[in-house]
Amino acid sequence: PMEIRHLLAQWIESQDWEAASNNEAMATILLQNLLIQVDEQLDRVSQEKNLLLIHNLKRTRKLLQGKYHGNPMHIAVIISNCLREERRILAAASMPVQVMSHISLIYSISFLCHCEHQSNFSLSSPLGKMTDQDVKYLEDLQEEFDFRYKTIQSLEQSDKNSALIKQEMLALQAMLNTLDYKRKEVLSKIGRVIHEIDMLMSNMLTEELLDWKRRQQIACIGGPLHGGLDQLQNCFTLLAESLFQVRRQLEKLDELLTRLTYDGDPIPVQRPQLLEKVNFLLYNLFRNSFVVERQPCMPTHPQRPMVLKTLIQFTVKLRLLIKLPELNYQIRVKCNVLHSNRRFVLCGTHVKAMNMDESANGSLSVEFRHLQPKEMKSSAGSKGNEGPHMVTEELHSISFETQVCLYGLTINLETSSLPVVMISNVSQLPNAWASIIWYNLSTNDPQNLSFFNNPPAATLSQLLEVLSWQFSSYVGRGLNSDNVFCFVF
Amino acid sequence: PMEIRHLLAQWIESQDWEAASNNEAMATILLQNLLIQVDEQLDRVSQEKNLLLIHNLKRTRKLLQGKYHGNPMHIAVIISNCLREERRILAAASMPVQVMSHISLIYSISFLCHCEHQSNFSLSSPLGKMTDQDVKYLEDLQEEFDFRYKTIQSLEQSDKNSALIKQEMLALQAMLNTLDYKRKEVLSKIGRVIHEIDMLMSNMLTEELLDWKRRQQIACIGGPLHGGLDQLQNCFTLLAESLFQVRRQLEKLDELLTRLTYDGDPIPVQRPQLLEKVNFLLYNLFRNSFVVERQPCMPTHPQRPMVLKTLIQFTVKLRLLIKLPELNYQIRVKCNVLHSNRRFVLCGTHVKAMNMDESANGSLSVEFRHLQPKEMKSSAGSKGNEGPHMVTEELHSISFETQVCLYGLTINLETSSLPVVMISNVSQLPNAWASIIWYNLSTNDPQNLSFFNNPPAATLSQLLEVLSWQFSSYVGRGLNSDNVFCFVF
DNA sequence: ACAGTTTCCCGTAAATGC
DNA sequence: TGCATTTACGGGAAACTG
Repeated sequence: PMEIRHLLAQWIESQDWEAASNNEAMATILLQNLLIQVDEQLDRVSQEKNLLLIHNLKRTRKLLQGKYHGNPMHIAVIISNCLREERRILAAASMPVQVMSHISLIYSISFLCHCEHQSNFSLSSPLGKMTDQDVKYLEDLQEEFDFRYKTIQSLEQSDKNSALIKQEMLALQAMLNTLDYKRKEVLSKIGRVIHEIDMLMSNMLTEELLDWKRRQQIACIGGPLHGGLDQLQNCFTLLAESLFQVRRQLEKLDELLTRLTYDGDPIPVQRPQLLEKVNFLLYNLFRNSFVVERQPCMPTHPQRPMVLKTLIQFTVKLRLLIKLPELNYQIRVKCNVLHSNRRFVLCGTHVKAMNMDESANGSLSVEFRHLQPKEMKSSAGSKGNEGPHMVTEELHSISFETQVCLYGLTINLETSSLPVVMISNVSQLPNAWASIIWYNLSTNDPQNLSFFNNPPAATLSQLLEVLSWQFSSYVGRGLNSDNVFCFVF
Repeated sequence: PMEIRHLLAQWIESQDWEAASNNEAMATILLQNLLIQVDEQLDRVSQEKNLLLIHNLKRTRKLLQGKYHGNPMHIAVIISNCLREERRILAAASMPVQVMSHISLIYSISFLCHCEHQSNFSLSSPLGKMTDQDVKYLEDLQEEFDFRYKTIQSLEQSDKNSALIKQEMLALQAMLNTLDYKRKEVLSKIGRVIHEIDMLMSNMLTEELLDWKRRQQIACIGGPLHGGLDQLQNCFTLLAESLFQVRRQLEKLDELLTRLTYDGDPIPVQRPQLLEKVNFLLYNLFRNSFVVERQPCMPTHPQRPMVLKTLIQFTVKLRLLIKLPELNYQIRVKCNVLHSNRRFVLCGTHVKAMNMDESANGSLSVEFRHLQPKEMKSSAGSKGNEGPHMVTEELHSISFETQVCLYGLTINLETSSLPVVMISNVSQLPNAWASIIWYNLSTNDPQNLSFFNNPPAATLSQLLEVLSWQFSSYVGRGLNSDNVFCFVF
């Protein structure tokens, strides 16, 4: 096996990697060369008993021959399998190879730089608070006016002409003017707060969330760990609190309105549309706040999320980023498999209520623990829409739905996991894992189940990126260099 | 380990085996000696990595210490396990040991002599046939009489006095006498046939069947193979055919009776009790003919019947020894687990119709193939009647019931397997197998589920007997000597 | 604490489907 | 016929349970 390793090492070292990573023709030459070499190796090795070697060579050949949709991620899987197997041997013998170190470093470092940015905003108190005192002031004002007005009304007709009363009437008129002014001011302030929240949500928050989701994808396939959701949760929660506060203020205004109104009163004109806007924002906020915090994963394969085996249990964790105490145990989440060609059901308790704490840092979340997928054979072989040919490239998705009822609002929530691959035997795990890598590397679409109907070609640079991740996820961040290819051959 | 082996070999060779096999005190000494030696061995071996050896030593110690109810069958299991493991090594290296050869030979040969007796009766045609022509004759006679009698009746009154007619009347009278005689004769013949069948059944047939069942028990625990049921089936079938024929004859007599009767007619007096007797015999015959031809067994453990693992499928074959073509596909057998402390249900199709042929030599039988036991946890821990302490000594039984409807008879049949042991993991198989050996060696009761509440002591002779069987069942009948004990230590 | 018992699930082999 | 996929189940380890 030495010849191939050397050949490969030399070839790799002599390349201009800046160019190669964008040059698919060069990648093609590499692959074709490898195919010939691998065939030779396989002939030579076939009488030996090294099953792992033969297995890996066969997989490599299949890959190079263009099976697996030409998905080069299989090579990453082969290599990481070998890494896992030989980790101890590696540690002990520290084989003398240094190819690819700079490549993997370049990619991993460049990616890390890109990924390790911090959330650059935070809110410390509800935005709605700033208008609270205005409303309070308005209420006091109106109450005083009310009292004094009623007092005057209750006087005898004869008394109404006294100078004192006249003066009082003037004062009341002035108060009414102030009140009108204040009403307009409060409404306008509320409008501004709403607008501010809207901006925050549509610009930074959504972007930040998408970013987190992308980082989750990368982390799932072995990339650098991504931060938690606590930052985002704080933000979501504060925004929700603000919106609810504004809603209460608007209700208060309605109450004030029923007690006192007048020509040119701004409340009946502006309040409805403000309320509608608040509700719309709340609705949006809640929809975005319902996320899959930990993607589905078999506990025995923590390094291989999104690959699920039939009749073997898996785990998945949902979280609501709006953490209001009154929602504790109120949100019953239900999960289901979106059926693709094959149809699956989930056995185990698939309805569960979200609750706080549960040993996590008090997040409002729920973890399904003992779900296990079970195939429902469709007696009528309705293989109508022919998807991908291999089951390990058939994408499914687990969807979650729930309903939030709070303060008279009823909001239906729905989200779903990243695509998962259903297998029936661990022997299919490597293939399935390659599919998962390819998907999450190529797209940030959270649910493109027909990805493999027409998959994008994966580039060599992507391959190397993943190799680096897989490598570091098995060997540890510190030991992220040394040759990787040598384990294949 | 050599010391023990030698010690044991010397000890065994120096004994008077004729005496030892009846002398339990001597057996006790042997066991106590062994215990000390085993403990020493275990101390010495404990740092080695020979897991099989340690495992066997531990089991042996437990056994000698009087766990397992003092059941020495565990040693047979240990040894046969080792045999299976080391069969190849044995064949290759042919270890130089010759202890115990004569012992195992003595027991196996003596048993074989006892078992290989032949069924010593056979029937070639229905017993009922011999009376068939009598009934036919009777019918013809009666018909002729009838015709001639009616002819006379139809004549004019004037003609009735002619001499010719008078003569005819006398002839008819004579015929009536013959008829009466024949009726009596037929009834008596039928009675004799019934008696003969009764004798055959209660003496030879039942005994022969019990014998077959006992031989089945022995064969299950590794003893010599026992013959099939074809001999018995022929006998049962012929007896059933005979009885049904007699029944038809009795019906014919009833028909003749309705057409003609007279003072002193024997039919109304004797027929009812004869019919009752026939029905009774048929009922008995059917009940005995419903047998478990192959006891429940996991296909992957053909050498260990009656040990069933939860959620692993097993096979069991039922047979009706009365093979009448009209019963093909008519007998729907249903199976169930008789619940003991733990409660089990059988998953899979547990109702199936008996049919002929099915690649067997045309027997009327049904094989349940994909049954699998599943424990039903009783939420209310009703462990009322405390049975044996270990699950591997808890006996269950699988019962089978069906209904035969034939020629207006309806007969409920029921039978059950020998006791089975339910395990949940293969690791329990050796213990369970020891229980099965002990049971079937000690009793021929087909269903004593409380056997282990107060099990009989097993004798050394029984142990040696079983050892011999286990030995030969793994090594083959030809190679039935050489030391066995040496594999334990 | 502990032993008996069950559950879990990988990995090989065999069966099945296509 | 061959390959893709599923089923079957032993065996080791972990979890459960009285």
